[in-house]
Amino acid sequence: MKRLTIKEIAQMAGVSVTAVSFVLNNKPGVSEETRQHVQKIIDETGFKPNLNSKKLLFNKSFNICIMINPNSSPFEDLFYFEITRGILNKSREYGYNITINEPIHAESELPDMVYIGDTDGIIFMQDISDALTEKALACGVPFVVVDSHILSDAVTSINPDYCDAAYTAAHHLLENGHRDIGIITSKVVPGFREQTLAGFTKALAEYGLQPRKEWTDGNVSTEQEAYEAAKLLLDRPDRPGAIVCTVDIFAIGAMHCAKDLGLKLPEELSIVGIDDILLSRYTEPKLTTVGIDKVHIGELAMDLLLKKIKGKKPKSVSLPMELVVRESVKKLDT
Amino acid sequence: MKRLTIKEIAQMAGVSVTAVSFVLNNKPGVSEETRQHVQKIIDETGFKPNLNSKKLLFNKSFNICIMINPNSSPFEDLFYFEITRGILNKSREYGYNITINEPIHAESELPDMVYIGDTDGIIFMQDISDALTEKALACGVPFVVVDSHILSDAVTSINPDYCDAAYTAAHHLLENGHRDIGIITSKVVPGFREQTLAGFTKALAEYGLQPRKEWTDGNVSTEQEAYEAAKLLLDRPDRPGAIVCTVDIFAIGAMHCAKDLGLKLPEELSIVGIDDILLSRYTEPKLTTVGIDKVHIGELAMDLLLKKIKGKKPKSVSLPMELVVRESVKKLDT
DNA sequence: TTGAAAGCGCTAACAT
DNA sequence: ATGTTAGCGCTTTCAA
Repeated sequence: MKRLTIKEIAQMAGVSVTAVSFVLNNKPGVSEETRQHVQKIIDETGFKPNLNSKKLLFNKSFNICIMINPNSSPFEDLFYFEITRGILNKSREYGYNITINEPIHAESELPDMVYIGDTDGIIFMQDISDALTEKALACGVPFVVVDSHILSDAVTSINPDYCDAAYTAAHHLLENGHRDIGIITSKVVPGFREQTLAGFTKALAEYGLQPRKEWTDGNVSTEQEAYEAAKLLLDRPDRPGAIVCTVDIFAIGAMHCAKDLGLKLPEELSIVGIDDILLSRYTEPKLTTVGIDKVHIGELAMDLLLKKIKGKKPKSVSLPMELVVRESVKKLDT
Repeated sequence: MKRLTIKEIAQMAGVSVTAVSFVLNNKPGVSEETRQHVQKIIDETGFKPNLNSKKLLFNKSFNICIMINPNSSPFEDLFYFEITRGILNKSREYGYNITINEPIHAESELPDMVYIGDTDGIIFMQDISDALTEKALACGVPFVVVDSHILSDAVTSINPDYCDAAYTAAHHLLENGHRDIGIITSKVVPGFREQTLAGFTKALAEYGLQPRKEWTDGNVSTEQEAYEAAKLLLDRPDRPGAIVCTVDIFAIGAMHCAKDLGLKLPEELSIVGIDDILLSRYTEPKLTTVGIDKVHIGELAMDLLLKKIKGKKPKSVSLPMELVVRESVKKLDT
């Protein structure tokens, strides 16, 4: 069915389109009487102004583009999805549509909508390639990178604080009486190994401890590799009694290994992960881990992006992570 | 930076805007010579026509709205996400943006973008309430329901064929020599219990068997309830040697129960699920299940929706499901 | 306080 | 084959 236009409303009300426009946008310039009269007609007819004309006039698309990684794992997908929920919360508030997109051509090209001006801003989920960053910068569309691990002045990003996360994980073990703590971490993401090791070391230091070289070698990137790394650790005569696994997936690998070695969990080995992926709730025992508020990330991303759209230059933020206590840490009597 | 307009291109080329428009849209009405000349300028300048003016002119938003359930479980989220990937594949082809939305006001209200004409079509993930269906129908925006369990002439939907799925699950057990097969199913979704029971019965019939009343009582809706139902089944002196669980989550509950009862899996009990959720790959043993091609669902949804947008009336489709063989079924010697 | 009209960038009908 | 122009629905400037 044909939709009403502002012109028709003006006719019905016996006023000019200007008057109707003023009423619609709550602007001064009409008498209270006229305003009421026009408003009544608007309410009765349920008239909604056509957004497309505003888009043309203001040269704005009212679209925010979420860019997801086409090769992500289901766990990452879930992570994105929850962040998206946070983004949606804010989108309604701000009157933007949230579109979902994948980079094209082997991940190094932005989707068309960016180039044809059909996007007012971009939220990248996960770090993007340098090529993509360059292109985003070059085309001048405001953007924000979420779940980033890179710090750069050129890009506004939201970074989970993995140093803090590793600190929290280790601290939880220490609080529960553990002193012989190992760590399995990774260098897949730039700086990740250094950051987690720093947090880990800081926590130990607070208890007058230092990381033991043989217990901090773990440097893996898959569940299987974590299994092997755990085996190396647990086969030692002086094996640790607790392990911080800086990614939940590593924790799952380590748990498998411990079970295969006949170790009872958490009685003979305590484990803390980082990320709080879905699986952590289904391991046996359920994994104690350090997670982040994903909905909050999404909301924050929108706040930052909208500031950028308005021409401000918000700074990147580092988000602390929170302990999720489940069953994989044994409390030691001390 | 200011973007070029068709007018400026026309000036640069020394032709009229019409000529440029024709070249842009590959329409006849310009000489080959002019076409080449104009095309050259377009290429050199990288000119892209402003989509907003087309939106206004054609009164089209080029947006497709995906509606997700705000209260979904992580498994459902993952299901949606994969479907979305399929939708994205097609969206690029067809030149639509995919926006993601939640119904508002306690799930019974469509988002604003639908009412202000900022959507050309809607894809509902999961069945929607009658109230929502009415509203979608009333506002005249074409829509498609994905992963539906309701068949109605008024609505175009894509329905997983759960009758076929249960048939496939039971058939796989029968093929592997099992004859004493129970089933745990559910009535949470309308018709689901009947459909799965029908498929189950059909498979048995092909082997000259009939469902045993005591083995088909299971009527549950959560993992915990499935655990209890499995206990009832497995505590019997004449317990089944295999169970079809019509939802993977039920299979996980049943596996827990079997383990608690000291049964070895799959040696002493074979289990087949339906859905192929992420967790199925992580159970011990890994769950054999019947899954659906989610990317295909998404692509199909877009095809159907675009037909509707073009004014056609495509029929709902029922999608067969496929066996995913993992480790939870023992092959019996016969 | 009110209304007329220009203009956002494009397509397409129409005139040449 | 080519150019001129109306018009999509709105906001906003300007004149009354």
